[in-house]
Amino acid sequence: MSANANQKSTSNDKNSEISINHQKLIDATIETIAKRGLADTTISHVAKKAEVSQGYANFRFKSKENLLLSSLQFLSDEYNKSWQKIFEEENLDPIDRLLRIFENDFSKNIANRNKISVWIAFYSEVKFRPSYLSVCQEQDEIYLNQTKKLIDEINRVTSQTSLTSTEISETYHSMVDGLWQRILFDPKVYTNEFCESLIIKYFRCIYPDEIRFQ
Amino acid sequence: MSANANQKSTSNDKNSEISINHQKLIDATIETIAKRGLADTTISHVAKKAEVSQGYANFRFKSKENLLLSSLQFLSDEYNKSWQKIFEEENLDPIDRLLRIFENDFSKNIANRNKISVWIAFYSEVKFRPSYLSVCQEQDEIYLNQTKKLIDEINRVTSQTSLTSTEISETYHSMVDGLWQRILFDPKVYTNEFCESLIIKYFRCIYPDEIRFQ
DNA sequence: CAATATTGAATGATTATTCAATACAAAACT
DNA sequence: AGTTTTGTATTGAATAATCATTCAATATTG
Repeated sequence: MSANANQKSTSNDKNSEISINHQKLIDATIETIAKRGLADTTISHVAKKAEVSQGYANFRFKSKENLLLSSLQFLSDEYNKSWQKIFEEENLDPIDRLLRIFENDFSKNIANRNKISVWIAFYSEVKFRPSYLSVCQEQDEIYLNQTKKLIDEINRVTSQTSLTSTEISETYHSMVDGLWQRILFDPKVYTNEFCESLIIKYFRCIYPDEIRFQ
Repeated sequence: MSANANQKSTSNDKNSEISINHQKLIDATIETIAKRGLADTTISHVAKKAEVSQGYANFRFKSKENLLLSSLQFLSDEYNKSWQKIFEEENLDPIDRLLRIFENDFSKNIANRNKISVWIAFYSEVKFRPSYLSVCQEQDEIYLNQTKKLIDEINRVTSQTSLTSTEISETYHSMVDGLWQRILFDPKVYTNEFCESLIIKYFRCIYPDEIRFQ
């Protein structure tokens, strides 16, 4: 294909060429799921969007199932990196770190309709494809735990008795999942700013004296 | 089919016979989606489970799409009736009514893995099938509004300043959606009792003086 | 004997997957 | 420098399987 030949001529490193097609296919898969839904995502659609032949797409990923799983893994990695970066920042006040977490979970790059619709598409198959579940579950538990530790830090400074750190962490993550779903259903009402402000108001209620939640 | 003939011999009312097959197909559709996922739900599987022929299933509902939509409608109606009943109960203290709402949203009949997996399967297609969205959305808005009014009632008695009734209603429903998702992913941790208790703890935090949330 | 309900096999469309054929780039050789 | 060889990347048409839908034939009922 001429388009692909152009791609290749811009690089003379064989491995990076392979990676380019690999990533192009993953990007095309995510775009296709976001645009048509998982049920109507065919290798043929993905290949056309990635500008490679249908046969190649299958050959490159061994199977459609594997292409889908790789795409989920990519999305999962992207999300994990974004919140891990916040936990790695040094000399950050715990409340400020938590506010950064909120900001990240409702940033345009994470909580946009395309990505949310891909997430929910995979979620809906989790019960029948254990491989999908395991991609999401392990990192999710780490995130939950990190958040819990952060809340513990905050509790050491700010007195708060109504909820344990585990409970705050659990309710926070559930609320985020629920709000993401609502962004998908009714984006006019549930803007990213609205959702983030709801979360902050929830924490204002938990820590009524902390002025940064006002 | 002999099984079907037996069904029919138990009744001599033509309309109820029609209803029986109608409902059998809807039940079979929900069971099949819960067991295999929306993607692997075929007319053939549903027909076999409903003990009718494949051709009949299609004929009876005009199309597969229509059968799926009818099944979603059934599930939606069932849920709506269950919470509407609570709002129709008379002489009920608003806090008690709210507790009934929590109880219902995490009852075994509503928040079980089979039904949740069907809900999420349809949710994931909502962006691409406006008919799915409209089934859920209208009643959902009414539920949100009823909850808001109930919170207003509670606020009239119990003073509470941190959140508006709309905000409490929005966060409540988001948290429920998020917790349902978690029941699907990790039912060992997220039991119905655990989820309901998390919700109650959230409200304890909003209304720290109300002893029924303790 | 109608009239209606139900069947089940046939149809046509769609799809993942395979694979022989081809394009391509780099290496080896003249 | 130009030509051939070699190994890999990529194609695209063929295959076989699956599925929704149709409909003429059959069963059932009143």
